[in-house]
Amino acid sequence: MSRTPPHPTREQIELPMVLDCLSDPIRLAIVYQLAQQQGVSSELCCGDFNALGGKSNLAYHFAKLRESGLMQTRVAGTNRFMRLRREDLDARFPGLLDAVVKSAAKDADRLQLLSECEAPAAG
Amino acid sequence: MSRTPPHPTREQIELPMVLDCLSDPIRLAIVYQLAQQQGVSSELCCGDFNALGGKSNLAYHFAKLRESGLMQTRVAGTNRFMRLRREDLDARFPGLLDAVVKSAAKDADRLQLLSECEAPAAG
DNA sequence: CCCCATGTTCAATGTTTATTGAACTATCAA
DNA sequence: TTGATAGTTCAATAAACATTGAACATGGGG
Repeated sequence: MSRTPPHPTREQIELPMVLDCLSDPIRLAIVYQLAQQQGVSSELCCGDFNALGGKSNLAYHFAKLRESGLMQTRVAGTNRFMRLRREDLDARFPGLLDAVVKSAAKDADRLQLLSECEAPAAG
Repeated sequence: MSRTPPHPTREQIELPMVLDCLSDPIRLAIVYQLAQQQGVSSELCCGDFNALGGKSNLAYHFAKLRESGLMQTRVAGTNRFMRLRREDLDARFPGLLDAVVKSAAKDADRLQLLSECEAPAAG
C-alpha cells in the first residue's frame, strides 16, 4: 500500500477515458478543485475532498482519475497527494482541460463545485 | 414521427451530459464527422453514419446527442438531417467543442474516426 | 507497544448503459 | 394499392457504473 500506484504514460492517455472521467459530477468537482490549486501548492490530499462524498466512493473516483491520466498520486506517509497532470494533458489534448475547467467555472453553481469556499470564511 | 424531436434550449445544455456524450467512441465519431462537415453542407443524415454501427444502435446514440444539446435534428421527408449546434455550444462552453474535435483529430487513427474516407471493410 | 487517522480494497447492491433484432411508422415512387 | 427506403421504438440482455459499509493496510504519536 505504500507503493505509488500505476499511472499511464503521457502517450497512453486516451481521449474517451478522459472525457468520461470529466463527465461525472464528483470527478469534475475533484478536477476543478485541483485546477484551482494550480500555482498555489498544486497538490491536495484525499481528505480535502471529503465534502464531495464518502471515503470509499472517493477512492473509487480517485482511481478512475488516476487511470485516465488526469491526475497523479504521490504517497507521503499516510497521505496521498494528488495533482493535475496539466502538462501531459496540455501536450496531449491542447486546450481541452482549460476549456473544461472554464466551462465548469461558468456553471459553478449549477454543478455543485464547492471549490475552496465550503466553510464560511471570516474576514 | 414526422414531428421534429425535442431539443434542449441553449441554456439547458449541461456540461456533464455533453462530456458524457463525447466520451463514447461512436458518438465522438458522429460529432467528429459532423464537425468535418462545417462549412460544407453542415448537415448529414443518419445513413451517412451507417459505417459506425447498426441502425437502431445509431438511433440510440443520435437521441443522446440530441438530448445533450450537441446536435440538432431536422426532419425532411423520410430523412433526418443533423448538424452540430456549434453556435450554442461555443456560447455555452467556449473552446470546448474545438478542443475536443482537435484532440480527436490528433488521435484519428487510435480512435476509429472514419471521417469521409471509409471503404467497405471486409470482416 | 497500542491506538488513531488516512486511505485502499472487497463484496454486494441497484442503476444506467450499449447493443441487438424485431416490430413499427412514415414517406416516396411505381 | 404495393413495395422499397429511412429511421424510430420496444424488449431483452449483458456489461459497466456509482455507491455503501465492512475489513484491511500503513504510518505517526502517545
